[in-house]
Amino acid sequence: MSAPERISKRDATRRENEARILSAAEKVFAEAGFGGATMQLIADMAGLPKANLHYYFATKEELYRKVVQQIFEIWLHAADSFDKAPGPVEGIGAYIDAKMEISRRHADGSKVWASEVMHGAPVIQDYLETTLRDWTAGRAALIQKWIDEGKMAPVDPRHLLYMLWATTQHYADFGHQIETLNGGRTLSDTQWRAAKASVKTIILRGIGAA
Amino acid sequence: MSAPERISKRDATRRENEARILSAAEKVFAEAGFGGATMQLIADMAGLPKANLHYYFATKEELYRKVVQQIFEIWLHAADSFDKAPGPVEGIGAYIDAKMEISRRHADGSKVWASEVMHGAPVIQDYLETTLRDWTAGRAALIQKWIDEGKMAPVDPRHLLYMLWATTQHYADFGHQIETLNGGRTLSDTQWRAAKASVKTIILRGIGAA
DNA sequence: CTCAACCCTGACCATACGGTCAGAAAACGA
DNA sequence: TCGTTTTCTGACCGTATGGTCAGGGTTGAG
Repeated sequence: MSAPERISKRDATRRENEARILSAAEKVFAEAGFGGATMQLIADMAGLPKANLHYYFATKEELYRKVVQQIFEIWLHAADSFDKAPGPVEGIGAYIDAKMEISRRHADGSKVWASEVMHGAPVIQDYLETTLRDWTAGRAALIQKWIDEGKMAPVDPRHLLYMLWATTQHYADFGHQIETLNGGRTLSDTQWRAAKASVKTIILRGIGAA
Repeated sequence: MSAPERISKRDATRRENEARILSAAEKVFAEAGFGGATMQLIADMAGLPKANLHYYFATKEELYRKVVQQIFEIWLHAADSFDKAPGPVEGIGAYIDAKMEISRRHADGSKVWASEVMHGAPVIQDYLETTLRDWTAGRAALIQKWIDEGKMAPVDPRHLLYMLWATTQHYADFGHQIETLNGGRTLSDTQWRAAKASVKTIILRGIGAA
């Protein structure tokens, strides 16, 4: 789209520092929760003095909010394949694949989101009431259409969506538990494939689409 | 079992205070997380001076550990019906019912557990490695037996268990999100029944047991 | 080269937290 | 009733936290 603009040294370091801080913050918030996380810890992990964090992000809350927004954007994007699918097998199948992949690649973000919602969404309540509500209504309508067309069994679209969220995000949020039950080892590529396949098989058959 | 023993006034108030504190702590830990919770807040909610909490529970960690243990016990107990069932329809169906009921009645406990596991289970790692590991192995074996007997489709028993945990606990842990998407209202009796039915229908059909 | 705008940070501050303790109050057994 | 054990609590303490700020360094447009 835009021509490759000249990036000043200032802009470059700014972007790099912000990314560094956000990445460190995501990890620390995921591991310690909002209350347990400290700016000092985030600073150390980002390799910057604490005062510098406050130059880029005025308050702890502001930094936290950015982290939460990031994962939310990623999830919204994951639903693209959902829409243009001809039916539930392709649409829901692709959605499960995408969300499982996110659980693997962005486990920390998922945990931060889970924490935020569990504590009553003090920071992103407006997102829930606007973006997420609209998003949900749209997909529920699509699922209902598939049901009306006889492409899947009649199930409550909303509860199906909750189930998709729950099962896929579980592999991120409860990853530590799963690892422990896996003998203390992280899931291998093969095991991740098996997890994806299990979830897809059970749900797609469960909604009468396979 | 035991004869109705004479309960001294001391024992009575002790028990009452401990219960009061544990109940308040569960709520505060669920709402604020371990790091965000303060002994002062718990004390206020329990209607006791802060120093009194430290008389009953030496440290914040000790109090927290007790809260986590409570929900864990409740969950273990919920699996009783699982065992003595003749097949997956009764066994898994009853387990889903029980766990959904717990999500409704003990949402705070569920959230505390989720938080604990998400943050790497610093306090109850030993439980995961002993009790939970054994429990999981036992149920996985039972599910495998059902599969071998042709009572359900061949699915990975562990991933099925994860799915059961994820879907049922989601209604507690993400209850706030669900409420928001429900127009800001808590689920009614009817809606809870529908939720249970949806989960059971999809999963039981998904494993080829209905 | 100049200078204004922006970037960086060590030192500092007020606050709030978990935890302690001395001693008062209450309960109990004899 | 008396002495002992247990329960309770206001006042206090050391520490760690989020946030501030003055002043020095760096960048880049003109």
